[in-house]
Amino acid sequence: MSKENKSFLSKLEKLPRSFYLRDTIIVSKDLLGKYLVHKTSEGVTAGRIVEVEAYIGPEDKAAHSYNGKKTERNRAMFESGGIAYIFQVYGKNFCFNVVTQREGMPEAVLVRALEPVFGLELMAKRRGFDELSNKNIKLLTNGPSKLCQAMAIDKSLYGKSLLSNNLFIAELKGEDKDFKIISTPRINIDYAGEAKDYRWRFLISGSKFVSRK
DNA sequence: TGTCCGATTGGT
DNA sequence: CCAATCGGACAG
Repeated sequence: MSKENKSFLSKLEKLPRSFYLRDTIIVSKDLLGKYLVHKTSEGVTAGRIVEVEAYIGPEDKAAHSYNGKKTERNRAMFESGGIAYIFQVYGKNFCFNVVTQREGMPEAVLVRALEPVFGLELMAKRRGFDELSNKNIKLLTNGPSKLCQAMAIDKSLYGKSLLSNNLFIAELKGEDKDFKIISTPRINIDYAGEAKDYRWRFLISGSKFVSRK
C-alpha cells in the first residue's frame, strides 16, 4: 500500500447520524464529493460520490414508497436515516440507497456513480475485468449496479447502519468543496408521470465518472 | 401459485 | 436499439 493511500484512509471522517436526518434534496447535494467506503475480508474499496438521485416519499411517483406503500422490499426506507436501502433489479443487479429523514418518512438517495479512489484492483477483479487500465477505470463504478458490484454491496447489507465500521460514508479532512453541482431529471423512471421531469438527479459538474452526460 | 416487470447492463 | 434474467409484488 502506498504512502498516499495510507494517508487517504487516515484522513477519512465518518459522517454523523445527524447528516442523514435532514431534507433529502439537501442530503443528496451534500453527498456529492463524499466518500463511500466498504471494508471486507478481501480488502478496502472506496469511491468519491459524483452522481445521486433523490426519491422522496409518498408524493413521488418514482419512489418505491409512493403513496405510502410499504412492502418487504422497501421497509428500510421507512426507518430512521443513516442506514442502507438495497434493492435488486433485472435479476442480478443491486442498487444502493442512503435512507434519509426520521422514522416514518420513507425517503432515500440512490448513489448512481463513483470516482474510484481506493482498492481499484479489487474493484476490477469483482467487476470481472482481466486487467485495470486507464481505458476501463471509469467503467468500474459509472452506474448504480456497477458500483455495487465493485464495492461488494449486496442484500446482506440491507438495513445496515452507515455508521458501522465496515460500510460508511465519510468526508476527507481538510478537503475543499471545489466543484459545481448540475441537476437533471432522473434516469429510467418513465413510468413516473409528472415526477419524471423533476430535476432530482445531481452530478458533479464536469466529472467523467458519471453514468451519463 | 402464476404472471408481470423493472431506480440496469452489456453487446449490436 | 435490444435482450438477458429473476426476486418481489400482486392478483386470484
